[in-house]
Amino acid sequence: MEDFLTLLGHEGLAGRLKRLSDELLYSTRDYYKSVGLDIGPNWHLVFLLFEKKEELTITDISEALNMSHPAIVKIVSSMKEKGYLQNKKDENDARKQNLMLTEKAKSKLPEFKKHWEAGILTMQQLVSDSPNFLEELSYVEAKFKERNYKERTFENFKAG
Amino acid sequence: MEDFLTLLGHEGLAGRLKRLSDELLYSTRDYYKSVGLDIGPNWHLVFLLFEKKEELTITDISEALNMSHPAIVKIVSSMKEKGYLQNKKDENDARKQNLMLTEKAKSKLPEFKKHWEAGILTMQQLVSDSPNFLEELSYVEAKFKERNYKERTFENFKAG
DNA sequence: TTCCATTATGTAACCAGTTACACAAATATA
DNA sequence: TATATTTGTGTAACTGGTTACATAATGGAA
Repeated sequence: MEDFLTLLGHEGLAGRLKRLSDELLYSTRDYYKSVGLDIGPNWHLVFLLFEKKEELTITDISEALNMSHPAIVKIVSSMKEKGYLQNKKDENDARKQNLMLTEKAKSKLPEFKKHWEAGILTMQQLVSDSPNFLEELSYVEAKFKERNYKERTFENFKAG
Repeated sequence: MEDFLTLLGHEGLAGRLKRLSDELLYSTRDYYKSVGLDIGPNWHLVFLLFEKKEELTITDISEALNMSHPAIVKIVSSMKEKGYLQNKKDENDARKQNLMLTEKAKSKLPEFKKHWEAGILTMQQLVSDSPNFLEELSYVEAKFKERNYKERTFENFKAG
């Protein structure tokens, strides 16, 4: 408990969240690399989306994951490059990319899933001493959605 | 509660943490820009470190904030560029950059602090419905430090 | 005292996200 | 039906982090 950010209390919270999510990101990348899977940290979520729905557009994915569309464009093109996604032209709308899993993706999925299962266990271990963490994270997200950091801080500044 | 990542439970946790910390990052940057402060999101922490100790090296900062030294090199050079940091040669060790706040930094600090205070209030608001959040975050960090995602997942995979 | 290991910093290349802008296709409206 | 708006995707430039490598200065040990 001598960590500077922790000592700062609420002032260090944003930094700690960034640090944690960065650690997760790099450690996940490292994991995939070390077991020889050529997939990126977030492809996981994209694959899962395709289990719910066979065809998705860039926009569908970006809305479901709450990420900007250019981010999805990048992810999707790397997934295509590796041969996990293909697109089918939409007959009614020439702008759309109707994306689907390839056969390669489908055949690899069972292997991927074993690794993702292990990852889920890890996340359960990480919060095993923090029984309220997931729920309280939802509350934080809700607050943020209601009014974001910039707006809140601006108001707090004017009030102070 | 129809958010895909939330529905995923533990499987969506890493993504949610990334999303939250990204939102904080961009919103903070946006805030600074909109109030006309030419400082980056993490300079804050560096300024605070200099309140505890007048002189610091790159390594000191990188250890205190738990960030890689190249990250600090970048932050420090932008802070120098903007005239907030200067360095004094160490008489005993020619490798070291002994960094100090400039007069400009000291004179600006009171203004900065008002904004940071407003930011602290914001963070308090964000966790106001989550009384265990900070404490439980510490537990998560402790777990992670003990054994990181990669190692844990690797073990979980072998065991499964 | 010379040589080896360590430390402090710097640099390059990469990565995963963002905002801002562009533009064609589709849709709605005057 | 012509035009204005909205939608879907793409691209460029930026940011804040990382790892891997390089190098010079220091310190320790043979």
